[in-house]
Order: sequence, then C-alpha cells, then structure tokens
Amino acid sequence: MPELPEVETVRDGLARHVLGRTVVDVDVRRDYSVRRHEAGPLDFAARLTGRRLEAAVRRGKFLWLLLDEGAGRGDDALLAHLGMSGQLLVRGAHLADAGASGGTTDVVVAPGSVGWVEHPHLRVRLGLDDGSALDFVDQRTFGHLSVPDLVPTPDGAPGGLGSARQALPVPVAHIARDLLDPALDRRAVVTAMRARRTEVKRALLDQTLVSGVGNIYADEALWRARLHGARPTAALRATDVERLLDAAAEVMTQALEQGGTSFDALYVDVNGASGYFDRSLAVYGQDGRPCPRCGTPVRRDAFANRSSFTCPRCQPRPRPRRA
DNA sequence: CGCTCTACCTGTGTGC
DNA sequence: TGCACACAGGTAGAGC
Repeated sequence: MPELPEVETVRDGLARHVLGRTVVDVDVRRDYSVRRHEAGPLDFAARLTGRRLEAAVRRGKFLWLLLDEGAGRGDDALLAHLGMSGQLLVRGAHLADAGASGGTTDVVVAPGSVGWVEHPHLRVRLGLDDGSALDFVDQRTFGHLSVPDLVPTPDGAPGGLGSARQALPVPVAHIARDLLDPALDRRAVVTAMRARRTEVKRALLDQTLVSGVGNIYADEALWRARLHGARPTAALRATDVERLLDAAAEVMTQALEQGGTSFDALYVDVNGASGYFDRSLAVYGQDGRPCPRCGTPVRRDAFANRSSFTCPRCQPRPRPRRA
C-alpha cells in the first residue's frame, strides 16, 4: 500500500518526468476517481486543460502538482491521493530522452499507437503537450484526483518551497507535517501524542498528529521501538515516543532507498510494499514467521477492522486497564 | 471537543 | 465448478 515512501517515490518520478509539461487533454474514464472535486468531472477537466505543471510537492500521503497561474484565479494544484492501490504512470514519447535518469532501453510507444496496451484500471488520463500521458490507475478506487485551491496555513508548505508558495491544497490543510519533513517539530509531536487518550498505534496513524504512516510502517515502527500498539499514549514516557518516531522515520527512509533503487524509469510507478519492500518487513504480514530479533512467532491480531502484527515477546501486550 | 466506528471500493483468495 | 464471503486499508464524516 502506498504510504509515505511510496508516495515520495512517485513524487520524485513526477518531478523528473512531467514538470514543465502542459496538460492538453483530460480524459476522466471513471467519475468516481474525481469524486472529491466537488464541481464535477467537467470542471476538473476544464481547470486542468492548458495548465502547466510547475512543481511536485508531497505531504504525508498527499501529493500535488502546482499549476501555473490560471486566468483570473488564485493558486491551485492537481491533488492526488493514491488510496491503497493508486498509481501514477508516465507513459509516452518524451521518455525516449529520459536515458540519463533511467538508462532504459525499452521501446517507447506513444499512447494510442500500435503496441500500446492500456492499463485495465485506467481511471484518468492527462494528455501532455509532448505527446506523453500521465495515467491515474487505481484498481480499488480508494484513490482520487482533484484540483483544489491553495490556502495559506500557519504551518506553511513542506519542503522549503519559496514564500510565494507557502500554501497547501484545501484538503491537505489539516494534515500534519510528516516525519521526513525537515520543518517538523518533533517535540511538539511527542507532546501531542502523549496528550492523547488513546492507544499508541492509533495516535501514530492519526494524520493530524504526524502524517505519512500507514498500517504497514506503523507495525514496523512499533516493532523496532519494542512497543505494543495497544499501549496507552498517556502512559508512555517521552523517550518511548521519541524512539517510536525515530523508528518510523528510519523504516520509511530505508523503504524509500529501496524503492528508489528499483524505480523503473519507464513509469512513475508504485506497487506499494508488495513491490519491493516485502523482504525487509519484520512483522507486517509475517504471522507465524519467526521474529527477526528473537525468533518468537509473529502474531496477528484484529485492529480497527484490519490487522496488527507484533512479536509477542519483544512487544508485550499491556495489561488491560480498568476504567 | 475528543475519540471511535463505518462507508466507500474491487480484485483476490479461501472455504464450503 | 461455482458461489459466498472475508480481506486488504486511508480518509471523511457520522456517532457517541
């Protein structure tokens, strides 16, 4: 599933392959994929057509492409959330000269030409001015695209953008900075998490506290920090929370490095953890397999309509608290 | 307001 | 073989 490292891999690919291009055609194959664009698919297409893609920005699991100035309107952006199966694929002619970044020898086929195979889960296609296409592909349709306005926030934009771009897409305004954002206030996150009256895994997954962590990396981070996700945040020491945040940042950085090395230059692609990080997962999806640290079989438990994976020895479950 | 729970989707895998 | 159902899970919004 696309969490922060996978989304960052996509952002990087977009930054290298589509910036400077202008959208010349918008083909929404499934309206549901633009459901968050409240003015509807026609308005979505109208707002994008003729616009130039100027920067690729990410916060947590949200990703957006800043658009050049629209006629008589404020700043806006093409916003994407990949959900659990979304992909952004760059396909087409301009990749022929992308050898410097990817070294690919693949035959490049223009969209629509002989030999072109369209992805069965293509939801939205953006035709670009060099004959290439940016495809939004999403099997399970939890992902979505929209073109929201940018709004100034007290928090400001991620990643050291210029002051003219100190703004976030409306749907991202409430999302906290992520663990790889240099401007993240770690101490404030620790304080906020400990102030919560909930379990630590729930707090780690709360995108308004710190963003980018999903179910997979939450379990991996908790395992690295030797904490059970059911531990009450209020009972944790500050050093426990700091260790957890360090572990989460570390595991996501490592995943990002692996994702980067396996990145196929022909695609701006993401297959989620199943694509390339599987072999490095200590506990997620590993029920019954030995814990890499102590050999105790990894355990799977129900958690919030999904699963949690833990080592019962390294991460002892807290004693049930009485109210 | 703070926290928990569910709806939203569809392809894949499993059990009967 | 075919059908039913569980499962994967991020987010918004409803509910308490």
